Formats: sequence, C-alpha cells, structure tokens
Amino acid sequence: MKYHFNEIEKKWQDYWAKNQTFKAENQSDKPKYYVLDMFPYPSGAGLHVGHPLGYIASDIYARYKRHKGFNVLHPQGYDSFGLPAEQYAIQTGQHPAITTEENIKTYRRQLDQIGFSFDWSREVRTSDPKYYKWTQWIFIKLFESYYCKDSNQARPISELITVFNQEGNLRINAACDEDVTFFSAGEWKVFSFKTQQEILLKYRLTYLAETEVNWCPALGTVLANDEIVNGVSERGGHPVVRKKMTQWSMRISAYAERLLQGLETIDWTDSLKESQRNWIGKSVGASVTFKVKNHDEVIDVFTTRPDTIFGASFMTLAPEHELVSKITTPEQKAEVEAYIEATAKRSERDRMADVKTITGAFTGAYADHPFTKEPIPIWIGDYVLAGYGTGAVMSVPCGDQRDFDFAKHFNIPIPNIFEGVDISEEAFTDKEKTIIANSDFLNGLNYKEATKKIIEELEKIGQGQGKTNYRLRDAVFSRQRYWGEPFPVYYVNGMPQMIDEKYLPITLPEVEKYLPTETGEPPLGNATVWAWDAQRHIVVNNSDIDHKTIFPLELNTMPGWAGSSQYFNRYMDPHNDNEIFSQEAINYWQQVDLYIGGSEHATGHLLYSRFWQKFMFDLGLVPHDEYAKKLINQGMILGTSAFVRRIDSFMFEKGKQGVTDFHTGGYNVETNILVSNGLAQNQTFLKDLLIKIKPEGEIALKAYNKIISDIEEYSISIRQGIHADVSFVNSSDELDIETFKNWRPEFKDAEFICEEDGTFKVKRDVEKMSKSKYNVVNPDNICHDYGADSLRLYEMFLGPLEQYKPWNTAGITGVHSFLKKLWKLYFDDKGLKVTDTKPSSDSLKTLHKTIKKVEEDIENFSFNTSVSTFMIAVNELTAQKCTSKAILEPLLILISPYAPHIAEELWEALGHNESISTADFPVFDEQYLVESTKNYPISFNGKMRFTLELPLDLSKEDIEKAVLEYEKTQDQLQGRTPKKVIVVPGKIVNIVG
RNA sequence: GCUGAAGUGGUGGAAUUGGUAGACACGUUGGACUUAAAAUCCAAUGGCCAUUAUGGCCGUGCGGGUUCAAGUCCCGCCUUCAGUACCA
Repeated sequence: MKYHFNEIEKKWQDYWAKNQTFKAENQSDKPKYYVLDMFPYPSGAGLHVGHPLGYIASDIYARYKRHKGFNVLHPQGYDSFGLPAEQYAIQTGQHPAITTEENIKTYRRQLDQIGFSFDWSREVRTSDPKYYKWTQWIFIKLFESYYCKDSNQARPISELITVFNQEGNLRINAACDEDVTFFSAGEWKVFSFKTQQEILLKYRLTYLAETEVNWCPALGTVLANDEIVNGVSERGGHPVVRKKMTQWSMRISAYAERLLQGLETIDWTDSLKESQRNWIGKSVGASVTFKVKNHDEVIDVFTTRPDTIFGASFMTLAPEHELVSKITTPEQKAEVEAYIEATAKRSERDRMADVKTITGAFTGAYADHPFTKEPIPIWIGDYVLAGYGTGAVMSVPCGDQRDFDFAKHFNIPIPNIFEGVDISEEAFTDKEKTIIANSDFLNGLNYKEATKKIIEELEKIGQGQGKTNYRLRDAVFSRQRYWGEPFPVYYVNGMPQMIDEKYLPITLPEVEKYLPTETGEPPLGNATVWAWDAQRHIVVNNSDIDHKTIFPLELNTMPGWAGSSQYFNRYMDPHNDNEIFSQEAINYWQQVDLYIGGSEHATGHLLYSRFWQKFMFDLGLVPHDEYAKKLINQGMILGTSAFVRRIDSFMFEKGKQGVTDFHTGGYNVETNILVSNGLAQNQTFLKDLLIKIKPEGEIALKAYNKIISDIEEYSISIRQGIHADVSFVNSSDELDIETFKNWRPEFKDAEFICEEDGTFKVKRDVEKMSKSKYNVVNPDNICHDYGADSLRLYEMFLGPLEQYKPWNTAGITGVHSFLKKLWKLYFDDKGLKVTDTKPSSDSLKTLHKTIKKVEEDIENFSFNTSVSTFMIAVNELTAQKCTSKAILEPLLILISPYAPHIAEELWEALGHNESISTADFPVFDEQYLVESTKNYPISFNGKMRFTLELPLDLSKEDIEKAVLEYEKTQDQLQGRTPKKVIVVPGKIVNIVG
C-alpha cells in the first residue's frame, strides 16, 4: 500500500467535520485550556504560506493538550470589518458584505485543507450584527462610566451625578478633560441640561470632543496614532495632516498606569512588553508654574528634572501654544508670526526628517523664575511639541542637550549648576552623577535629594507639584467609513444619546454609494433610512426627522480594533443573544492560556484589548483584568522575490568613504533593455552600456560626461529592476522569457540581453510575501503536491517559531520523504507490517527518547527540533526493523499533533475506531534509557584524550582508581605524572597534569 | 541616539546546568537500480595537513578574561535585524 496523502487528508478532514471531533464543551471533568489565534482579516487575495504559521503552532499545542487530558478551547473566526472590502465596494459597487462572505468562504476552504482542530461551532465574525451587538453594548457601558482615581476603577456615571448634586466637582478625583472647571452643587443644579451633558462628556470613558486628529485626505478618514507609521498612513502610505474635528474618543489614558502595571503579571515577550511600555511612556517629574511678567497669564511646564530649575535660563513654547499670541510683544510680533507660519507649512514628516536644524523666535515676553525672581526670556521653537506634556518647557541648557543647542544657536546664557562638571561643549545629563551647585537651597544635593526638596518648595509657594506624565493619548474612535460597526448613538440638540441596550443591534444601513457625501459627511450620510424614532425605538427614514421624537443617528462608524477588543471572551459563549457571555462560561474558561499572533499589533490591538478587558473587569464581568496569560509572537515567513534587471538608471560611485575624492551620484535613463543578473553585476558590461546610452537633460548629461572621461575609476550599478512572478523562474534563477513577455505585454519588444550561455537570470531578494511583489506561495499548491501534513511539518521545520525566515519550497522534500518513510514503517507492498511482537530494547529506547524530547519541545514551543526528533526516530526504527505495535502505536500519538492526517489513518489501520485525538499522550519511562555502562569522556588539561567505559554504579573514588589504572597501561598521559583527577560522576573526568 | 533580539559549514538550523560543536534537513559530489528519467537506496560533505589504517592542527563576529573545560559565563568592541524617537 502506498501513501496517498490527498485521499487520506480529505477523508480525515471530512471525518473531523462530520463528527465534530474538536467541539469544546463549557463543562468538563477535565482541566480547561484555552488556545487562541489572532483571527484573520479575510482579504481577497486568500491565504499564502506565511499566514498559517501561527495557526499550525497553536494547533499543535491544542492537539497536544487534548492528548494530555485537557478540555481544550481552540476557536477561530474573522475580523471581517475593514477597509479593503470597502475600497473594493467603492470601485465596483459590490456590497462589502458580499465580498466579505466570498472571501470568508475561500479562507475557510484553505484553512480546512490544512487540517486545523478548530471548533468551528464557535465561529465569530465582527461584521455579524449578532456579534457587533455586543461591541455596541460595550460602547454604551463605556459611555455610562467614568474613571474614579480614588478607587482606581471605572464607576457608573450616575455616581458622579449624585456627587455633583451634593457637592459639585471640587473634590472629585477622576480622569477627565483638562479644561474642566470647578463648580458647586448649587451651580450644577442651575446648569441647563445641555451644559450638564457637556460637562459629563468630559468625564465619560468614551466621549465626544473636538480634538486635533490625524486626518488622512486620501483615505477620507481619521487615523489613530498606531495607524500612522513614519508620518504616513500604515495602510497605503498616504500623507496625514493634523486637523480639528469632533470625534468619539476612548479615555484609555485613564488606564495608563494599570496597563503598565499589568505587564508585570503576564507572560508576554520582553520586546512586546517593552514596546507597550514605550508607547505608554511614563515619566515621573514635576509640573511647575511660571508667571508671565506684566501679564495675568501663567505657563505650566512638565519636567523630569525639577532639580535643575536654577539652571533655567529661558523657556520654550511650542509654536502652536495658545499663549503665544497673547504674550508676544508688538516689536517681536512680525518675527514670531513669520516663524509660526513657516513651521505650520512643514509637515510632520519634514519635521521628523530634519531634527538637526535649530529654529525658533523670541516672543519678547519674560517669565518670573519662581525662586530667584529673575526674568526668563520666553522663546518659541518647534523642538517643543504641542502634543506632549503642556507644550511648554523650562529650558535648562546645562542639563539638556536640545536646550543647550538652542541656547548656543541663539546666544542665550548657559549657567552651570553642576558641581565639578565642564559644560562648555555639551550638556551634562547624567542623573546619577549629579551634584547640584549655584542653586540656593539645593546646593550640594544629589539628583534624588534635590528633586524631593524642590518639589516640597514648589508646593510651599503653590507653583508646582510632583507629577507623572504619560505619552499615551486617548484613542480616537470614530472612522469616516461605511464598513464598520455603527454607533448606537443619536443626537438631541447636538448632544449624543445612547440607544437603550434593549434595542441593539443597530444594524448598518444600506447606502447607494460608499464614498463620503458631497458635503463631506461620512458614507452613512448617504443612507436614507438612518434616523432614530425615540418613541417606537426603531430606525426610520431620515426625511421623518422632526427633532422632537425622531432624531439623526451618528454617521461615523467604529474603528477596526473595536471588534477585535472583546472577541476572545465572546468565543466562550458565542451564540448567547441575552448576554455578552454567561457568567458560567467566563467562570469556566477564565482567560486565554496561550495566545499566538504577530508582533505588529503590539501598540494597537494588544493594547486596546487589554484596556477593554480592564474595563470589563471593573464592571465585574470578567474574573481577570488581563485576558491572555501567555502570548507568543510568531515570526513572519518571507517570500523570495525575482527581479528582472532593467536599464532604467545608472548609479555611480568613486573612491572610498573617508577618502576626500569620494564621489557618488546617478541619473535616470529610459530604456527597454532588460539584462540578465550576471551581466547587471559585470562592471565591463555596464560601463560599455553606460557609454552607449546618453541620457537626456542638462544635469544628467553633465554627470554622464564627467564619468565617461574617467570611467575606469567608477563603479557602476543599476536599480533592482522590476518584479517578475516567481513562477516564471526555475531553481537556477533562470527566467522563462516568453511567459514573462505574455504576462507583461509592455516588454513584448524589449531587448533581453542574456548571459554567454544563453540564459537570462533574475536577481533574488527576500521580502515580505505579498501579491504586489509576485512572490506569493499558495498553500493550495503545496497541499496538492505534498499534502497538508508535509506543509505543517515543513512550516515548523523551517526554524524557530518567533523568527523571520524566508520560504523555500525546495526543502519540503525532506519532511515529505520523512512521511513516506513513516508510512513504510507500517505498510509494505503486502499490507500492514505491524505485529504484536515484543519490542526490542533498542526500539523501546528510541521510543522513550522520542517521548521525552517531543514533550519538552512542545512545552518550550521549539517545534522545529521535534520534527528532527521524529526523523531520527523513524530512521532508527527502520534500521531496527521494528514492527512492534507496542512501539509504533505510541509513536503515532507523538506525531499526531504535527501530522494529524497520516496519524489518524495509521491509527485506524492499527484497529482503532475512535479518533487518535482521544488517545492519551504516552508516558515517558526513564528505565528504558538507563544503561549499565557509560562512556566517560576523559580530558587531559581540557583536551579530550580518550573515553573509558565504566559501570554506572561506581563511586567517585572507584572511577578515579579506574582512570589511574587505565592511564598506567595505556600511556595516554604522554609520560606526565597526574597531580589530580577530577571526577564528576556521570559526566567527565579531567586529569590535571 | 535609545530599547530589544541576534551573529555557528554552501544554506535553514541543532547543541540540557559550562562537559566530545555542526544533530536533523536542504544543497553538492560519487555510487547502486533503470534503455532513460522520476522515485528509491547507499556513501562522502566545516577548513587545512597527512595517509598504509590509526591521525594532527585550526575552527561558533572580533579582542581580552574566568575555568581542568567556554558557542554557552564576565569585560570591552564590531556588525545585522526589529521597534522607537526633538517625550522636556
């Protein structure tokens, strides 16, 4: 019998589906274990071989835990709201729901063929109204809560209202907007309803506020900070500008400290925790109030070095700071305004790219130093960011390099307040070595003492206090998109009202067009049925709006991370229409035991979901305020792109770095000449070509003339080239020119310059796997050619799980032939070979060695090495001609998490009626590994000289004696007399000469 | 700049607490089988030297150190990758 993997895999996938083999129950005598994957966004491109890496790892672990006697929850679903489906809808008019449904079908087929042990009965989709009902529900709960800093938790907003009625907000210690002003109970009571609502919004955990947001004109929507990379949008790379807009926000900043503290309690990777710590950006220091001379205004600053306050020789405000226009003197007005205008023109990106140039302007105003009462000039400068702290700093040039550079540039005095330190060249920033001088009552104190003292003094005069600042900003929660969760919100007199949770979900309305309206409203502005009847509690036609009983509904939708912030809990009870999940379910499953997913979500999903979990914990809905005990980041599988080198530019370089005649440059040429990669690296060839091709344009011609006059001195290169589909290239990097021409007709008449042997070679490079780079390897093909078990084994074999690694299909033959060898251990031409014969001690040793190693490997998530262990085991058992069922049966259980299909098939062949997944993991027994004698490697002065086989039960003294005896007879010590024999029982014997 | 991870054959990568470095696989070379190819099987494969076998020397980014013994521990560098960045 032969190993027909395609038939076998189909058979068992059908069997698992039909018998619901992996359905998890919410109660069991067994201990529970929850293995979670980050659910995928179902894109139109389908899966490539990189996607399932994490799913294979989690599947191995889930299957292993089942063998180990756990009741395992291993669900899967889809993060099915998102921009690509919407953009496709804009182009084609196809409803995103239809596209999404189709994509999900493809994903499901592709996932199924890899043989995952998901419990599909618990599938969730974020775009399903039955699911997003609960996303909306949490939103309402957030709206109805504020953050109490005294009890350090979210509390109902009704408690806040009670206090306002009793005593106003003077003593309230809650997370709120900075512009909240104090009021008494009496004042509160006479406020209009609208004013009261406006005040409450400043406390709610989700609130509507006019904030400066990141607006992306190309995408037509706002973006959260984590959706922006290097000043452009993460998706599409479009420019982002700052804009003031009224938006929903989440008061995640209230949870900053708990999000930071919680990291200590969870087993996530250090690098990921570090990313989150940086993102939260806690800094401890003080806020100091400076009075502006001849004005009523004050400037608050935040500093981490209040101890250096006597070194403050100027202040710097961000150009956007609101006080700038108020305090600028008439003489300085022109200069300041010109500067503000100049900085406003610079985009975020320019500002980031150019951090060296020092710019600024003097406002003409002065502040009072709180202690010396000296006048301190107030400057503006764009090195101070409006978005961090208060947008103002006290500048201490001797203690901060940026202040130092600024002071040097504008000739501002740099007083030295450090003892025994030279600050003529650069600022002194070492806190630990700081001894304060020239600072009145701080003289002689170190950093810690001085900080403590100065804060006390600041508090005495009422001009400052200790303060902790966080970089973490509140997260903007509105998106001007169609394909997302609608808000359960309608507006009365412009004030947001929540729809009662009884009437959820508020489902997404149909629209004609998925683009924003002509007046710039979000796409939901196109909906005709999108108004709230507050009496009948239904969504009705917009034209009925009367602002008395029928009101407009919110037009924004929620961002992508809304749906993914609570899905892990919903899996516990996914079909519950009455509650987000039952207490019974959450108390049984508790939290995720193992979460596997990519590290790219470090400051997005993985932070927001922790925030929601903490909020739900405060509401008493969940038993833990961290939802995932352990998290592993799988690395990415990269593709190997193929580049056809085209002559489209010449880059040239002369001399070496550090040498004065270093000269480098380049210019573009428009040609349709494609050259084989070997030639593209051949200097003689490139130089000949360069001489032949004269560029157009004055500057390029100048460069051309310069280098041909001295061409031998230059090294020439050309750009990477254009992507070719990797399927047009064979294993020796040779391009099939005809196929390539048919694929890209613009190269039909191109000149292809081949190598001497007539071949045309491409350049290879490792990149992220992507459709646009034509380097995608489709798992469908791999499953067809080698089978899902080969794919699973190979993805694990490729290298450590966390690591980034390139895919190379060629290597898959190794694991594939392992499976064939495994099959041959059970079957030959005549049929089943397995018998009930007594196993040999060699085979028992092989088996138990394998059990031990595989168990350790899985527990440590080093799946790559256990694949090697299997290969060794099968090779050894084949060599031992092992046919014993007592060996071959447990072996299958070991392999089953990795290669479940072949394991099921062979398990059935051994006469089992039940799925192998119900079998217990074999128990390791040390007795089979114990030997009667052991080889003691013996080293002499550290060098291994010989080995001595001795019985195991010898004492240390016996071994020493034996070694000395042996040494006498063998003359291994080359005539020297040993001084000392070192014996480490069971390990190694050393002889010191 | 800061933070984190890493550096081992032609390649992906193994190596428990410091204990015979290079497991396993790919690739390459040679051989068997075959009309041939595929498939399969066998052998060799870190470098250098030696060979009649046994052998010898060097080798885990670089330079030191600790140790009977270092890929592993310590000190000082270099390089690469990732994240982050005028954060006061």
